[in-house]
Amino acid sequence: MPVGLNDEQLQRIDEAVAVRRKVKRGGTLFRNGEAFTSLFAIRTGFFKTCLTTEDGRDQVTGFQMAGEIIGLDGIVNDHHSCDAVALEDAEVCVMPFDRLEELSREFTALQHHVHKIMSREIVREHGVMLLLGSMRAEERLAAFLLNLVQRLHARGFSQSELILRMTREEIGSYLGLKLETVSRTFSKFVEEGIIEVKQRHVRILDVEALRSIVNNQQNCH
Amino acid sequence: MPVGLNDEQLQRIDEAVAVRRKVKRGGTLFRNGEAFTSLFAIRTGFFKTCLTTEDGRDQVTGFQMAGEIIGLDGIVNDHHSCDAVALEDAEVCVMPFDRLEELSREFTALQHHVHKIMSREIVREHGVMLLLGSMRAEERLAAFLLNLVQRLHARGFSQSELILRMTREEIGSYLGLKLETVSRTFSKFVEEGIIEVKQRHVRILDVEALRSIVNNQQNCH
DNA sequence: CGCGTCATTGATGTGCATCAAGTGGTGTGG
DNA sequence: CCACACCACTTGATGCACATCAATGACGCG
Repeated sequence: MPVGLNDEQLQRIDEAVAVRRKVKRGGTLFRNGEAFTSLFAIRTGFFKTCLTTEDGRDQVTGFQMAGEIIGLDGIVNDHHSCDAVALEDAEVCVMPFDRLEELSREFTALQHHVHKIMSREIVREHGVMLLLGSMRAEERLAAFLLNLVQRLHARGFSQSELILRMTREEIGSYLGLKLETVSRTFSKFVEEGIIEVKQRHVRILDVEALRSIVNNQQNCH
Repeated sequence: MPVGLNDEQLQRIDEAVAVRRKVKRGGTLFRNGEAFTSLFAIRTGFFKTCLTTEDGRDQVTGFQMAGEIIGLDGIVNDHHSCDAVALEDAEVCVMPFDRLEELSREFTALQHHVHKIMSREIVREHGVMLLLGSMRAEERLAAFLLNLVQRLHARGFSQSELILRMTREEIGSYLGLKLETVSRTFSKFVEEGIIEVKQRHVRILDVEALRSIVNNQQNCH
């Protein structure tokens, strides 16, 4: 994935991250508290990461798909601080972090790539904070759908159709809403002709409408 | 700050990050859209970072104090994606990022330190997502106060007294609340004898009460 | 086919936002 | 040094968006 590397360098990296691991739907890639040793690059499948507190609160912190990196939370304390759960059968590439650091010291391009991945995650989370801190239910769901479809499109899928791999409850947890609110908001969008929904299958009929929902501040006076 | 380096190495690092910069209260260290070149280590003073969207939404994404690193958001796109504003006169240490990457390639300890800093920020933001996504106003404010006082204590300040460098509105923006709600919640804590508030001066009378507010799930049925 | 899980929809409740008025502290200029 | 203006904050009254509670419906799997 990083650019600026020659074949020999790419091969060295490939060797270091040759180990694959399969995770069944519902299985965990890692759990809160487990020792951290590796980052994981998702090859196929779909994950959620979530925090669970002693007092039963549960927060989905992200949904990850093919090509995305998971496990960055574990670096700081050598232990993971969230759970990574497969939402469909998945395969990941295991990247031992000490090897990654070694190779990073050798290959500038790889080093910079790692930094960018971490920075990207920080910026993504800023966006989620904005969403959770200042958006209304419709805006949150619209932003969520646009983000999902954009990422899927970047992977060669349709711009207008997607299959949700997560439940309404998981969407709600991610967006700071209850599952009923998520469901109602979907229904509202359907009534307005913005999307079609059939179970987890969603078709976007009017992207511009979604965009304007996200950008309009129907919240301010 | 990183451990595991000898004097000569530390000196090399010092040279690379020798440049200081002062920022007046209300001034910006960087702004959304500005080119990214350096990270900043706060030497003195207090900052907020915030996102401002075209449609006028504003979200404080964090408050930073002495010893903390600011600017990580800029790495991914070579441009900053938020504003950093000084809440009091401040001085920072400018750390050109390309130099930091060079030195990281040389010194394993520094490299790992940088990775930890970025991972720590990711984990911190997970916590904020939990707060914004699932906590009630009182829980948010209690968690906020505990976090602030803990960080101040780690810097040698009191465990029970603190001066807020930010307005109620900025606290509200960070916590996803309106300033009136922040004010009311402060008043509620005062009535309950948990804290004393005199303007921006806060004294914590009952830490345990604050902790139990954060941990109790008064939200679930 | 029957059960469990997930989703939809309605009725009601509530926590926080909004709107509004007033207070106090701070800084500035006469 | 005081008067005025401004800003941050507090507090009250009201409204609304979303949560909660509850019942029913639709898949999918053994």
